[in-house]
Amino acid sequence: MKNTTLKDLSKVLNISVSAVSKALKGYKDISVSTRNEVLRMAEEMNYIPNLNAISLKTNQTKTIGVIIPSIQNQFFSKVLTGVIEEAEKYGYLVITLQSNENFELEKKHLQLVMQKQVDGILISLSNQTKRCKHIEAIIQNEVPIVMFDKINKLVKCSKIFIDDQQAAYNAVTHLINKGYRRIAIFRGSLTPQNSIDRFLGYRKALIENGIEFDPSIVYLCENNDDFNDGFTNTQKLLSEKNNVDAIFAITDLIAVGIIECFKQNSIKIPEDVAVFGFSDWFMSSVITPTLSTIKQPGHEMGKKATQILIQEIENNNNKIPTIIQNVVLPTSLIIRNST
Amino acid sequence: MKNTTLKDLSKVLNISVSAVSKALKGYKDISVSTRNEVLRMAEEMNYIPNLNAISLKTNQTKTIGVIIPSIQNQFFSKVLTGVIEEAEKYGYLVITLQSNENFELEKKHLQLVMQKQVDGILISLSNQTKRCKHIEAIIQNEVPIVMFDKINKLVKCSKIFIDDQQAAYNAVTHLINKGYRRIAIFRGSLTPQNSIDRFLGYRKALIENGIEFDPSIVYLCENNDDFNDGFTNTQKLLSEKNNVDAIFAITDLIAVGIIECFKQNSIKIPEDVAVFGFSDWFMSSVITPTLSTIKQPGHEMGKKATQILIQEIENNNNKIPTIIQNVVLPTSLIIRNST
DNA sequence: TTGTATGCGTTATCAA
DNA sequence: TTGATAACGCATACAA
Repeated sequence: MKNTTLKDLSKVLNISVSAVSKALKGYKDISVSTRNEVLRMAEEMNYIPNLNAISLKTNQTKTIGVIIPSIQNQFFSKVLTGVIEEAEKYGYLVITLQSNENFELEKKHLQLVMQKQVDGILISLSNQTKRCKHIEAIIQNEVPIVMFDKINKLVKCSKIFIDDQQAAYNAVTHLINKGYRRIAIFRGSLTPQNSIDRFLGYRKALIENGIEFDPSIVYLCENNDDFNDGFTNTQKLLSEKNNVDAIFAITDLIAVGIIECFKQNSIKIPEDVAVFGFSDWFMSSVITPTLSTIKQPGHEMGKKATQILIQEIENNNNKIPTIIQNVVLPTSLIIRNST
Repeated sequence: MKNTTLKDLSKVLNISVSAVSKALKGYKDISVSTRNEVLRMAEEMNYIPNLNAISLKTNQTKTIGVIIPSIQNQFFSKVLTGVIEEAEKYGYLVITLQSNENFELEKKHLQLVMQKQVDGILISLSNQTKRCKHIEAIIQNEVPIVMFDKINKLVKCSKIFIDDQQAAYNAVTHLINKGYRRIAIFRGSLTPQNSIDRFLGYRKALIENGIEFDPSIVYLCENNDDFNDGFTNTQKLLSEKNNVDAIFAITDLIAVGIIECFKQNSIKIPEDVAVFGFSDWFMSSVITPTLSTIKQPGHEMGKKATQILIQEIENNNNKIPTIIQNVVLPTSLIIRNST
């Protein structure tokens, strides 16, 4: 059964297509009687406007593309929920694609949504992404794009993120205040801005508190498999007998890997070693010991990013110039039993 | 900067639009020389075909709509990942919407993706969904739709799911074999098929093992907030002093709520009470005690559902009739320390 | 081998 | 108040 079209309605009602169109859209230059007739018949024949045709005509798809590293990451799934819900309020639908932390995939998926003529794009960069020519090409094309969470500071577009450096600083300061002195960091890859910032916040907190920064207790987690990265790096740490009394992990999942390894080695948390996470995944509130961490507003970030993006889209439509925004969302310390 | 169109190319190259179109699509009835010219110029002018126009023309959007109860549910986020990845292989993009376990939202979102002219739909029903007229309307419209996980047996469309009754039966049988006799069930709402089936499996296992089914130790979790449902129902259970020695929970999250409540009441698992979950979320492998559960193939389910859907779409296109399929995916018991 | 004409479903301009 | 017509970008049957 094919969909009912304006033409179908016009035939049945024996009036012109344009009259039908106008009636449906509530134009005032159509008589009330015909309008009612049209409305009734549209209802009866279950008329559904073809959004593709409208898109072609209006040059707007009412669709936005979202590219994130991984849907299964709890933080990003929160963001995505925020995006989808907010977009719908404004009549936009969302096409989602993952980069899997892979630069080539990110580029390819950007192409795909561009082909689809999305009105705007939301992106959180992959760990591999160093240069952003692919993003700049989009901007040049005048398609609004908003970066969130994993951003690149050099790109000229709106961004929404947290103050990673400050958050890490707060976390490590908390550890220091609790009396921990030999604090290791389990950091992420060298490329992403938030990985860098969290590291800088860590180091700053040490230095400001008169604790020497020791590169030998910096552990790199860069296999995109946080739990195992945390676990195996903890084995390494244990074998190195370096007297670490606390660990600041750059994600909750790494922290959970750490905790698991300590458990298996009968090392007490926080008595022997404290562990601090980052992101506040649900899991962290129910493992033993419960994990101290940084609360990061995922849903809020998705919502806000979408608002900004849609604002830019509508600005574009109305030919009013857009001002680039940088929005920094607040985080908070969640102190639990692991520190 | 507007996108380059075929017309733009045809002007620059001084040949007809249709020649350009054919050249780009590699039709053999175009000379190699002009084809190369066209290709070169398309590259140079960064030509991106307008998928909307193609959709309008071909009556195919190469888009599928997915409606799930919640993206943040780890099981569904796995399914969604499978769907998106598989769809891309066949050149399809995915629009995702949530029902939030709400029937009205489910209906509305179904409408939205239909308007968008998606080529097919993947859906997992909300807890509230009793009757499926909204689904049947889609089928009548000849838009392929495949149901997965939370299905309705009466609807005439392909379905992919697990044998919930058998899985629950296996879980409870395991408990019985371990010596537990007074086994409570924390079940989900009365409506969803998988909730019903898991309950039936539970009861069957009891009866087959000569254990009387006792409705007084059936606890209903229907607030769509599994963790708290588990937690508060456990408080209720404790107050009832009913000598329960094991609990079969219908989801891992409920089980985690149960465990949390027992912990707070210093009740030992599995010594005092055993707890069994369902779904094998990652969390379950790291909490204390680790949770015995049923492994449910989310990624696989998304992948398979997408394959079936796309198959049906292509069948439709080629006017070859589609046979409705029912695919049952295997599950397995994961035995850990909570039983 | 190439070009012309038509139509997909809708909107918008201009006449009637 | 209504209708005819063109246009959006593309694909295709058919003519040249």
